[in-house]
Amino acid sequence: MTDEEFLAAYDPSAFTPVAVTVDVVALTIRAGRLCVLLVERGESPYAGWRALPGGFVREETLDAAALRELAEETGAAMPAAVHLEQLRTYGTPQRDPRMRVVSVAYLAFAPSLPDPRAGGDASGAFWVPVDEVTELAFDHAHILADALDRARSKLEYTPLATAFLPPEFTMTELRAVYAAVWGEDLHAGNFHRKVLSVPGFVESTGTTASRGGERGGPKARLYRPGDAHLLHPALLRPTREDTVR
Amino acid sequence: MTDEEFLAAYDPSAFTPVAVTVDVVALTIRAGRLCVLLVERGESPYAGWRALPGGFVREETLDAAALRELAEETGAAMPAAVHLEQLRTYGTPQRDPRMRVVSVAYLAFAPSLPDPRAGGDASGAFWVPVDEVTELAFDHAHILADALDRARSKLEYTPLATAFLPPEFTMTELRAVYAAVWGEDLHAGNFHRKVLSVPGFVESTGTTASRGGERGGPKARLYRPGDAHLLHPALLRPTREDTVR
DNA sequence: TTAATAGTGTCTTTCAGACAATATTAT
DNA sequence: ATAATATTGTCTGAAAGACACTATTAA
Repeated sequence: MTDEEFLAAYDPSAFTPVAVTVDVVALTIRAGRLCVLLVERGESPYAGWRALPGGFVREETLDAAALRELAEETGAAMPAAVHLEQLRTYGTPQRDPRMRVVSVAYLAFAPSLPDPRAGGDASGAFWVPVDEVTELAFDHAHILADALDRARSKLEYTPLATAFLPPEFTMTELRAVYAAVWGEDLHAGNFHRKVLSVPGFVESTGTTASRGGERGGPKARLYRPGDAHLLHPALLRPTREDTVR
Repeated sequence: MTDEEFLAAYDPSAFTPVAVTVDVVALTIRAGRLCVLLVERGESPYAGWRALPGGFVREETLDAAALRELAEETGAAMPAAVHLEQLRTYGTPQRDPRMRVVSVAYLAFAPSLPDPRAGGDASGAFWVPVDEVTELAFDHAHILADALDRARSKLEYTPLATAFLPPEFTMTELRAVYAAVWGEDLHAGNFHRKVLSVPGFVESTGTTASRGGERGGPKARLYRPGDAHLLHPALLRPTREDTVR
C-alpha cells in the first residue's frame, strides 16, 4: 500500500465511496420446519421484495452490528442465548445498484421465538420456512444458500443444534432439529446412542419431561448442552456420495 | 434501513468513512516447512514491522482484489493453480489507527515458489516459516492464526493439500504436506492406503518418479489431483481430545 | 386396549491405527 | 552391502448403521 493510495482512501471525496453493511441470516425452527427471518423492503430498489435484515455498520464491531440488527428486528423477544457467527462477505461491484456496498453476512441460530408481528409495534420482520423462500432482494438468495450450507455442516461438527432449543430439551427434540436442518429423518435409536456417546455434547438434568410424546410413549429424559465446542467423533450426515464431486 | 441512513452513507462526507481492504494469508511449503508470505512495511503506522500483503479494493470483486494483491507480491512466478478462498472479515473499530478499515482476509495455498526477492526487482515480500513468525502489524497475527486453523481443518475434509504441490507428485510428497501443515508426522503405510481409498482424491499417472527417495528406496509412483471437492470419508487429524472443549 | 414413543441390545460392515513384511534403490 | 524408502498385508478396536426388543404412556 503506497502513501498516495492510502491518502486517496482517507479522503473519501477522492475515491469511490464504499458502504459497509451487515446482513443476518437468522434461523430458527418452528413447527418442525427450518425458518429464516426476512423483512419486506419499503424503498427502491427491490421495493416490496423480501430481504435479509441488515443495515450499516456504525462505530461498533461487526459482531455488535449484527447483534444490533437482529435485536432490532426480533424485538425484546430475542433471548441472550442466540448463537451468532460470521458467515462470509459479499462485495461484487454491482450487487447494490446505488453504490458499492460490501456486506458482511452473519449466521444466527435462535430457539423458537414468538412472531415479531405479535409484539405490538408493527415490525416488518417475519419467519418464513426456508423451503418456501423464492426470490430475495439483491444477492440475498445466494447468501441464504451459503448460510444453509454452513448450518448443515455446523451441525455435524459442533453441538450448535442445541442453540435452536430451550435450555432443557429431550433427545427427540434434539433429533427434530437435525431432521429439520438436514431435511431428512434420522434413526431414533442410533441417534440417541450416538449423542450420548459423544463427550460433552449433552448432559443429563436427571429430570424427565412432564408428559410423553404427542401420541403416547414414555416420558423422555431432559438434557442440557454440555461443555464441548466440537463434536468428536462428529455426527455425520447420511452419505451423499454424489455431492462430493 | 431508512432513507436517511442510506443517504448518509451515500454521501461520504456526511458519514464516518470506511475503507475496505483485502489481506492475503498466502501459504506454501518450502523445505518441508509451512511458510507464509509477508511484507515489510515502509510507512507509519507499524513502519518496519512485518505484515500480511494487502491493499484497497478497487472496482473489482473481492476475490479479484485478493488475486491481484497476491500477484503483485509474488510477481510473474505465481502459477495459475493457486487456491484462493475467503477466510473472514476483520472490522474492529480501532484495528487501524488512521481510520475505520474493514479488511476481508483471504487464504491462499501455493506450490513452492521461487523467492520473490530473486525476481530482480526488489519486491518487499518474502516467505517466512509460520513457526518463526512473532509480531505482526495491526491484527495480522490474529488473522494468521485464524488462517492456520482453517488450513489445518481444510486438509481434513478437502483434497486441497494437492494445491501445495506441482501437477504430479508422489505419495510421500503429499504426506509431507500434511506433516508440514499439521506439524506432526503421519504413518507412511496407513496414509498411503487411506489416500488411495478415498474416491477422487488422487489418480495415478501410470508413471514413476525419476529417482527414489533421498537416501534410497524404490522409485515412487506419481499421482495427480482427482476430481473430488470433498474427501469422503475425511482424513482426520490424530485426535487431540483436549482441544475439543 | 391400542398405538406410538423412549430407550437399549445386538449384529454387520467400515475404517483408523498399530505393526509387520517385502521389494527396490541411493549411497 | 547397507540402510532407507515405497508399497502391501494383517490384525485389533472404534464406530456407523440396520434391525429387533422392551417398557411406558396418551388417547
